[in-house]
Amino acid sequence: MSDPGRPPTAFETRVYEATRRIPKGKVTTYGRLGKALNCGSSQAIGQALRRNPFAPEVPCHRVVAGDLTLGGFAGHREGEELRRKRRMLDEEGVRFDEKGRVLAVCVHEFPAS
DNA sequence: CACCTGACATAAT
DNA sequence: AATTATGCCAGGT
Repeated sequence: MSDPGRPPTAFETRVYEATRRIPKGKVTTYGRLGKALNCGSSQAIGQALRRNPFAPEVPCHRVVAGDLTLGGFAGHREGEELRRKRRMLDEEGVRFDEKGRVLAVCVHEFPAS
């Protein structure tokens, strides 16, 4: 595997906490997460989610790209894994358009806190 | 619609 | 301790 004992850093924990707060049937974008974490970089968010040590605790599949595209999944930007992500969201109530984009109404915005 | 640049954190060297 | 390379991106040209 990639890395065994990887101690989650404070930043990663922050991302996991925020992602965990996403209600079922809704999705969030990396950009919004970055704003919620006061981080101007969304890539760092993806980095943290990619290292997601928690499986269903942190629903990384509920996080989509800024243009409401699925983005990537487990290091794959396309393929079965990504297809699975779309199905998971569909099962949770999230709908997509023909372009494979998440409906904006399913996007959850973070609180001001 | 395609390409390049920008901003931030982690792991590796 | 510092630098280099990479990453489930965003935004602008």
